[in-house]
Amino acid sequence: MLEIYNTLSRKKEPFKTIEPGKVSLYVCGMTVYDYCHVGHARVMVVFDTVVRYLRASDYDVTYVRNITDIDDKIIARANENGESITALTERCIGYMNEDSDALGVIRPDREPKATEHIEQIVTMINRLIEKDHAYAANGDVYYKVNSFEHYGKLSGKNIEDLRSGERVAIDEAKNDPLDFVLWKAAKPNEPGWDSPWGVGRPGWHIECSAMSTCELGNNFDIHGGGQDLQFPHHENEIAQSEGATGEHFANYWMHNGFVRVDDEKMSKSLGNFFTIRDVLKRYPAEVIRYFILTSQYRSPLNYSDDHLDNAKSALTRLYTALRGIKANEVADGGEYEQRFRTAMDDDFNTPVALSVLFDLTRELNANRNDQNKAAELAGILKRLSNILGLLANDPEQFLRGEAEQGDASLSTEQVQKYIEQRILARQQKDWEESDRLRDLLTEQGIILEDNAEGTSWRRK
RNA sequence: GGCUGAAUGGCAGAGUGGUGAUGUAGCGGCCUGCAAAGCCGUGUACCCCGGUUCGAUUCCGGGUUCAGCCUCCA
Repeated sequence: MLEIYNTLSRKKEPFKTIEPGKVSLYVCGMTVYDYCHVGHARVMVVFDTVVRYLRASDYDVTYVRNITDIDDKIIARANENGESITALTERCIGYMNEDSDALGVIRPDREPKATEHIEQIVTMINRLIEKDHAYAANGDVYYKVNSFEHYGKLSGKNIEDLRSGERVAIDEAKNDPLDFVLWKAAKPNEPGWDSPWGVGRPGWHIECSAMSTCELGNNFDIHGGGQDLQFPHHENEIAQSEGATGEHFANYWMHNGFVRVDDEKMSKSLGNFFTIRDVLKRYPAEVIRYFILTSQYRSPLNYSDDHLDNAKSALTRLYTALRGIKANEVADGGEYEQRFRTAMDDDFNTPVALSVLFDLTRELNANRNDQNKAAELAGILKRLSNILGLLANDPEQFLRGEAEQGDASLSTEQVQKYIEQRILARQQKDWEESDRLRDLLTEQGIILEDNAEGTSWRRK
């Protein structure tokens, strides 16, 4: 039985869906004005893995991840670049898709955009005004935080605490500093949409309330996102959605931990971020995915080359085991699968799930000579790995990688040529020449492995 | 200041009231012409101080340190 840690209760809870066999999942996605960084990669990979596992557990999942394509930063960046907002956001959505495809992330079923839901947003704001949860002032509309009884239930804050914090900027238009904006009047030269309160644009929080309820209904199963969205974004979403619909909003709230650099949160404002595409220049995409899965999704994840190197070695071990073995299609992974599922049922414990893969790998390596058994074990390994979105590549392709862009590295053909020369030398027991050739290749980052069938190679 | 959460072996990272995580690195052995890969073996790890208990890394209390949120952020 699957248990999910619910931020609302701060406990693991048995997962019960609203409709039997069906899961509705909404995840807060990207604000598109730049390249995605490794922090974004984590959200994408984590929830992709959640979806894969739910599907592998026979749930019919509807996965919605929104795209924020209108906001202050987008407007500012478009102005800086001297391009239209749409040009900027479309370009960045393209980058995002490239990055997520590389990471083996299956596209969400729906990716609603804020700008395509203005009507629903306006409707929701209207309803909030009707219910006296919101008020208009000078073309803006604000949410009346005080009017929502359960405000703070997600983040564990209460209104008193928030007041004593008082770091909230003072804004004359607001009746109360805690109130937040639902609709923002457009300043001159800013884009906007017509509304009952004049030309303007939606506040950040309202789009997710409108889009999630519109796509999945007033009450749905899981709402996810990064930990930093817990407050105020998700807290405000609850206030808006439950205020407007009068129904319970999301049942389970899942928040993934941060990616850190030197024990500090990776973030745009700190400027300590690495974009996915930069990292992809130095490591295979699957290594990044593996690295993300080495820690449980709620834990912090320290980004460093050492850790990526480690991930690469580990993944190499898995692929090495699969090399040269024809995997059977298996419908059930037996005991290994049970252990794997027990781990994943425990709030998606991917580190333990991975450890099952390594136990399996050890048995596979020890039984390479027994063709049937090896094929069976390889089949299980592939089956379970695929649930995590791993080991989908051809082993040789992963191990040999691609020749670096730099001229220095040898092409596959060149490597083969040296290997053939070395085979001749070895046949003549010319160990000196044989070792010379091997050293030469080692210097080029090519590692040779002699075995019964001949010589295989991989890139370091 | 308020509110979260975390501290595990060289590094990473699970977990548990009393025997094995797992990966990586190291060491020894087997295999190999030698290697590599693989297999086997190998680690007095659980922040500190109290308490509960026959027994605590695991439960409780206190402390220390670290991170996050309270302002845009996945």
